[in-house]
Amino acid sequence: MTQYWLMKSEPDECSIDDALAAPGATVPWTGVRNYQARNFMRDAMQVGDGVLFYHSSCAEPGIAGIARVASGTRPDPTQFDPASPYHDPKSKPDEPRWLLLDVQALRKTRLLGLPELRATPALAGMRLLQRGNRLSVMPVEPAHWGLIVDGLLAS
DNA sequence: GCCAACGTTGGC
DNA sequence: GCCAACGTTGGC
Repeated sequence: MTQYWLMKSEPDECSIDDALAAPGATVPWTGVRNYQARNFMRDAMQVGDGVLFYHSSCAEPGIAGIARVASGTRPDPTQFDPASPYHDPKSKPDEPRWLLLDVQALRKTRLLGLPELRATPALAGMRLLQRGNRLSVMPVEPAHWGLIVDGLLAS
């Protein structure tokens, strides 16, 4: 069964355009440093799952594209790189704490911003819209996926 | 195991 | 830059 996810990326670091321009339109989803988000990647996400590509911490936060999970997890190399902002000195190479997986961008969409998402009553239950939400990787209910991808973002 | 202090996220 | 919300750390 295909599942659906939302993954946040700061467009300054990797925008949907950056992802589409990468070889194979595929990027390693580096920098996840939250256990719940890591566990979703490790325990639940499957190759082929749908991904809403979300731009966060920017002028216009919102859904910017559609992607898919393109690999299983492997250790995130940035955790061992002292020069990386994602360096984790407590993580040991023989027992990596942080994982990543590959994400393949499929298409850019119009920017579906937070105000519009919030103005859509059927999406009120989305985890993204719950107050205090800080997860960078989170599940999306199939009904919400359908409403967004086949509804709001359908051309 | 509790919980205060601290750090981070992320919208505004 | 502000600040609410939340996660993590570490002393006890």
